[in-house]
Amino acid sequence: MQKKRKECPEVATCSVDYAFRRIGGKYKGRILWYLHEHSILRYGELGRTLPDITTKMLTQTLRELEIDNLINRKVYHEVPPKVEYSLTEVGEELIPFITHLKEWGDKQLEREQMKN
Amino acid sequence: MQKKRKECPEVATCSVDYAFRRIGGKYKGRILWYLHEHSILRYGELGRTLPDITTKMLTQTLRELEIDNLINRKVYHEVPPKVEYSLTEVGEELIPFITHLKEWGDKQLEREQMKN
DNA sequence: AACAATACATACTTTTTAGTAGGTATATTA
DNA sequence: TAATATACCTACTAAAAAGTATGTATTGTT
Repeated sequence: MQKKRKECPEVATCSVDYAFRRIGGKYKGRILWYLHEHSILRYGELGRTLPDITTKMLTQTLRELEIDNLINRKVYHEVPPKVEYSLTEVGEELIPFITHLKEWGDKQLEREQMKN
Repeated sequence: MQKKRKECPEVATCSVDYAFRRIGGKYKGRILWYLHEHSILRYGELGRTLPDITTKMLTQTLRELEIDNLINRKVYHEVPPKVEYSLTEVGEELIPFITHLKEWGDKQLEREQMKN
């Protein structure tokens, strides 16, 4: 007998779920963190900071973060183009949480080191 | 011209990435949160607490959390079977972070309410 | 006139994650 | 003896996320 799925609607009623949907992507946490560390980063700088990301995923992820109002996108109409990214206020509010998560991760990584 | 991907290895060197990999699943955050709220939950109770999860995903997610040492699994050899889940110490350490995230989510949900 | 620099866009494929549908085991109770 | 309760398992499919490859635009520089 299989579980009924109650069609949990688009509108997440659970705030934990809500939050995870916005920051759960493969690169979102890191992007937010680096933007916090550097205040402002250009598109290309971000790409170099995440050496494993492709331009497609970088652009796509930045767009999603922008739509969710976590980052600002400032375009300079120059040639060659220049676009700066930074955290919004709402995005900044996530930093204490990412900080905590990062500390946890650091500690875990250390523990894993010790095993070897 | 496309970005080179530097084959970011299995071993995440970035602790933000490391952490997100262990709690990034669709249901992981909520499971950890509910286990924190109730201290101990049985398999079926967890299922009822997450009305949108299937038994397959519930089992699978619990196994992953167990492997990552975030939850304990205690089996009672009875019939019908009884299995209790609870947070490990390491899992507990994630709670302040989930709490923060939850508060952020609550605030955002409120803000979105106001728009309507 | 070709090239560099920068920030993308897009079609398509692959991989990963999640969902469906069905099944198992066993002591207890009706 | 058949139903009940609980905690799973497994093969298969579908959907979502990520990756590959290639292309565009513009202006200053060589």
